[in-house]
Amino acid sequence: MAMLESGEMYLETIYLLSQKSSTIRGIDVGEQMGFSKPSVSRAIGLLKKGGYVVTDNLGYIQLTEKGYKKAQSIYDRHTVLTKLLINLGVSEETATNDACRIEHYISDETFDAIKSHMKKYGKQ
Amino acid sequence: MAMLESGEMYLETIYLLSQKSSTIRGIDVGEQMGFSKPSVSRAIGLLKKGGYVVTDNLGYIQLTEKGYKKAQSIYDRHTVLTKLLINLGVSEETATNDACRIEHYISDETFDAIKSHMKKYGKQ
DNA sequence: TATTATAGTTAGCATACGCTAACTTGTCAA
DNA sequence: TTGACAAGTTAGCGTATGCTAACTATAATA
Repeated sequence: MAMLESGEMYLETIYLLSQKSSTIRGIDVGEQMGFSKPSVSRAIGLLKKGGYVVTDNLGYIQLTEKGYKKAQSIYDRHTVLTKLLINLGVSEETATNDACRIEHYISDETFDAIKSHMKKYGKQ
Repeated sequence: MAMLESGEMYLETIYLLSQKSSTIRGIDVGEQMGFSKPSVSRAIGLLKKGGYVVTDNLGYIQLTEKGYKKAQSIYDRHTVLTKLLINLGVSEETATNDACRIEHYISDETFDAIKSHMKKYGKQ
C-alpha cells in the first residue's frame, strides 16, 4: 500500500532525529511529534513492515536504504516548498507549517517544476 | 467542527455543478465525484448540519450564503493554485490535480501571498 | 392499477489514525 | 533480590470516510 501523510511524517521525523543522534527510540519520535507511545508503536510497526526502518534488539530505530531515500525525498520537498513560500513573502513559520502539509500531496512533476524554478530564480 | 478535505470537495463539486444547472441532486454529486450514493448522502447531511447547504422537499440541493462563500473561496484557491503551477511549467492536467489537493491544506497567509504574487507576475 | 426505475437513506463493514488503560519487559539502585 | 521507573506493546475506543446490501419513497409507464 502507498504511504500516506501520516507515515511520511513519522519517516521524516525519524530522518531528522537521525541527523542529531545515532540512537533513536520510539519515545523520541513520540516526543518530537506530540503523539502517544501506542500511536508511535503502531506507526513504526507499519514502517518496518514496509521496509523503511529496522529496529535492533534494544529497540533502536534505523532507516533502511529505502527508508533513507524516501525520507530524504520528503525532506527535500519540505525544504524546497518552504523556500518557495518564503520567496513569495510568507512568514517563515507559516511557510514551514504549510510546506509540511503540502509536501505530501504534490506530484513529482509539480515538485520538479518548483525545484527547477527555485534553482533558476530562487533567492538564497 | 472544522471542515475537512472531504467536506470541502463535496462543497466545491456542488458549487461547480450549480453553475451549470440550477437543480442539483445527490446523485449528480456522486456521479461527478465517483462516489456511491450513501457516501454522498452522509456528506450532504453533514453539509446541511454545518449550514452550508439546504435541500428542498424534492431533494434538490442549494448552497446557503455561508456555503456559497466557502465554496467560492475554495474554488478561488483552486484556480489561483492551478495558474501558479502552470506558470511554473506544470502540465495543465497535473496542475489541476495537484491544486485540487493542495487547496485544502494551505493557510490564508500563504494563499494571499500566492494570489498577490500571481496578480503582479502571473501570465494570462 | 400494478410494475418498474430512480433517488435517497439506513445499517453495517473496512481502513486509517489519533487516544487511554493496562500489561510486559528490561535496567538500575536500594 | 526486590522495587520502581522507562519503554514498548496490546486491547479497545472514537472519528472520518470510503464501500455494499438492502430498504423506502416517489414518479413514470405498461
